[in-house]
Amino acid sequence: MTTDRYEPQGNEAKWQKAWARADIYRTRDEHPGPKYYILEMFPYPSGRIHMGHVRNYAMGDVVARYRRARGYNVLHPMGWDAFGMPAENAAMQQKTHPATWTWANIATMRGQLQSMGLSIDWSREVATCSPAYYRHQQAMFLDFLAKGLVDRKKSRVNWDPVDHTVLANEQVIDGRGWRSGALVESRDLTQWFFKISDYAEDLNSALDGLERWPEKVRLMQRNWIGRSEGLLLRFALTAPQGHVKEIEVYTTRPDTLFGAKFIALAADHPLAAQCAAGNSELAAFIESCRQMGTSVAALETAEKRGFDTGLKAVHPLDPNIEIPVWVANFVLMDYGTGAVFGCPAHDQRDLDFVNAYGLGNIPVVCPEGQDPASFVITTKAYDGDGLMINSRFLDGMTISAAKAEVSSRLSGQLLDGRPQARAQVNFKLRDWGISRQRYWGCPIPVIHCEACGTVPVPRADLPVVLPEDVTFDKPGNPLDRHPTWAHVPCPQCGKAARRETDTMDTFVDSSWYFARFTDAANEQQPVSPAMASKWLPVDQYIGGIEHAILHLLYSRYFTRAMHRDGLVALDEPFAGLFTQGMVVHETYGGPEGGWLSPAEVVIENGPGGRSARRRSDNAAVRIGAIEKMSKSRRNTVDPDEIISTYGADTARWFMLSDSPPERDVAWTEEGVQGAFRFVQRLWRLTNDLAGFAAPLGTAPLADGDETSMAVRKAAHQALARVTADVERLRFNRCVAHIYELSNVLGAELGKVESETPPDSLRAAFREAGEILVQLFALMMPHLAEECWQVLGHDDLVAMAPWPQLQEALLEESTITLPIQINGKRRDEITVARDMAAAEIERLTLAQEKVQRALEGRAVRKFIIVPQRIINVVV
RNA sequence: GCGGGCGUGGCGGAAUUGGCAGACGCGCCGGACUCAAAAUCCGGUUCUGGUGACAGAGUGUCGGUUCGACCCCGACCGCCCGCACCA
Repeated sequence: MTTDRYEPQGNEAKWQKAWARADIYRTRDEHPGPKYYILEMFPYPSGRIHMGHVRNYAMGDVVARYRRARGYNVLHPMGWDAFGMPAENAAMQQKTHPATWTWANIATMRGQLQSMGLSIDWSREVATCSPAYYRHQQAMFLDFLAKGLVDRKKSRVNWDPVDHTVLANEQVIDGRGWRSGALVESRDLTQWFFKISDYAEDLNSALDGLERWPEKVRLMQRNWIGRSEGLLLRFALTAPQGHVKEIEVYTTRPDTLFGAKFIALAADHPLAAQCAAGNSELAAFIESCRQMGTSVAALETAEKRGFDTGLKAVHPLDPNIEIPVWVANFVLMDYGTGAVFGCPAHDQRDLDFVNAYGLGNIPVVCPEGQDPASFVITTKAYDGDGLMINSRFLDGMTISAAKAEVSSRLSGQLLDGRPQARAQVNFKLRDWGISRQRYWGCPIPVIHCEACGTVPVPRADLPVVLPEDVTFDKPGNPLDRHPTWAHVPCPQCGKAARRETDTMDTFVDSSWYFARFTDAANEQQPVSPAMASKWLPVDQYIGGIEHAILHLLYSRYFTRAMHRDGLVALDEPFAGLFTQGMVVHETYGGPEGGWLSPAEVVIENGPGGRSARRRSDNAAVRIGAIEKMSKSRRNTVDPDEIISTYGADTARWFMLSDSPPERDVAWTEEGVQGAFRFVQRLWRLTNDLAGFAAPLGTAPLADGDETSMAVRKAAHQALARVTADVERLRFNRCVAHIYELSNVLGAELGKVESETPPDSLRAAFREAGEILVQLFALMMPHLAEECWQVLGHDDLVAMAPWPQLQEALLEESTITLPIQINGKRRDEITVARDMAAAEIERLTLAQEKVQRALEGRAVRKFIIVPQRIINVVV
């Protein structure tokens, strides 16, 4: 009986050194096994790792260790998403340089990750803020520019006049900049774009092939891309407005054309501006529309408002119908053509609009079961199926037939010498604007020359490196006001010119790092095509759901662009995707209000439930909701503290137990203590096993006594289940199977303790002990090495091949079948595995309990589901 | 508003995808060891009734399909997430 406690502190460091010395996690190209690329989303070096990282990387490490044991050549790298705003914020607040701050954070966090004992090939580490990384990004930008994948165009942006920078939509809160609080302006700015919309169709249709992605993520991407099939349709004006004779609209409901009651133009539509030139009231209305717009809250509550331009349009299918043209606040300029026709009966927005202005509506689709003569629309538009009414030659058609009919008629009808309509597929997806007016990002490698225009930086001059002597005491982009950096001669004509001072969106950095890892030291290219095709796609990618759209969509686009650039030979970078849940924690309300951190609180469990008091003065503490760990709620737990108290193995084990990995997991003190107790239990169990186990290398017996076979069976059953569940990333179930095996082994050990066990049992303990250690080595690699040694090994369990499953052990010669009477379980019966149905039936009906439950009623039906259950119907 | 997901003991969750509901863990209760506590070990723990064997109820609610439903179908209730004037 071992009484020593396992001490994680010294042992974990010891084994980390041993792994490093043996260099076993370095990926070797000459490895004979099939490749397996496991990747977790690389972290932003914010300062310290948090529990979310622990969970994410613990999961990836299980997969990496498992695949390695299965003989795969595993690539499991790590790097840093190192550019971005927080470094500049820190520079402003703490007067440290973004580079200093970032590299210091990287050093800290690398140390923290290493203390987790992850099986990472650190020789491939990259940081996106390093010129060795971003020089290739600049080279690719120039390639993409040459191949027409990049565009420079004006676009309307949220401009913060205090911080002198562009804000993303989510950084605008109630019309104000999230940091400065300044009223955000809408500005036209010339910006760089990746033409992702050119790939909209492909990015959409290829989602079908991503079978190992969560359906949820594919759906989110599909909605974001927003493919729709419709018709571009031109309306003639009854009288030209200046030189404008027609209005083009986009519609997905050409079937409802006879229900059209108005045409609405976006406030920014050129024709609206033209009409406003001679109409100051309209001009004022347009101005008021522009001022709204930015705030999300305003959009939610905005009423439908409009202004009649006085123009009339001719109905394309009946020249006698005139349709009024309005300017409306709910029409978007940058989708479709910036103009729509409104069919109020079948579109809620249009209905709200006509109800506000008394324009009326005509229903043209009648739901099944409704009488067309009495079907009216008042406040709720009908957008369901039905048959056409009030639509002349369309009457009685289905919606899709009517769409086709209108489409073909108008495509064949000429207006001003051209077909009046044509089919068009539209997307919500816009081009990806990558210009940021920031310092801490990858410089965009172009030079603006007054004579030559936009000139690429010559390849020989790459990388364009960020200047180090910058200041953050003033708002705006430090690159812009740097005295010398931007001033360079034009590479073409040699005259004085100016560098682009915008830097790239940090999503660009993370759109290809997974490819860089395959060839991280390559100085000539971002990645060599040979290495890329050896390793890509990533077989399993693991990260947070918050990246479901942007990061993953941009990476899919970027991979296509790199494909076109000849760097990679595939379009989809991530064959398998898994999105893990968050780490959440209880919140604690202090006696004086505000929040207390878990460290300040003592939890008490009693029959009446949980209660909490403050550690310092025993004051009562309110236990609040379980929420995402955040500084503001003070419900964070520091991984360093957990690791120094309990060890990395305990932290990893707890992060993987209980909750399914895609769901949120609640961090609790009781839970982590339970995990720590199990670490100790495994340590004792392994030591006790080692005392009884047969010598190293002893083969188990195929026909031992009953106890030995039970031990063997339990081990192989656990092996089979853990194998199946780790393949499906169901780590919580793996944990349960390991508990079960250790329960069985503990019980069997307890029975034999005082005797000398027979050889067959000693051999079974040897086998089962090794299987147990190998199973938990995926989650608790340090403890596993220590236990492996206790079992007599002098090599590393991290290098051991996965145990061979003995299927024969799992096959029982007899099975126990539950017996149901009318669907209620009444008894069970143990029979030979291959017993004939008639025999089972005879035995079942002979059972005493069955006879009692039947109460003499006649058996109507006798159902045997082989290997499963018996149901007697009376 | 649109789209998606989820509701199982005191808690996290499991149920081989239509076949013994509650595996495993946490918590709790009882016992052993101890002068005592911690640690550890053993037993119990869905609810109701019964000392007990056992009986009844039970997977958000109501209904349906089925020999059999946590699982499939319909309606409703509640919670969570995503998108949001995209014509």
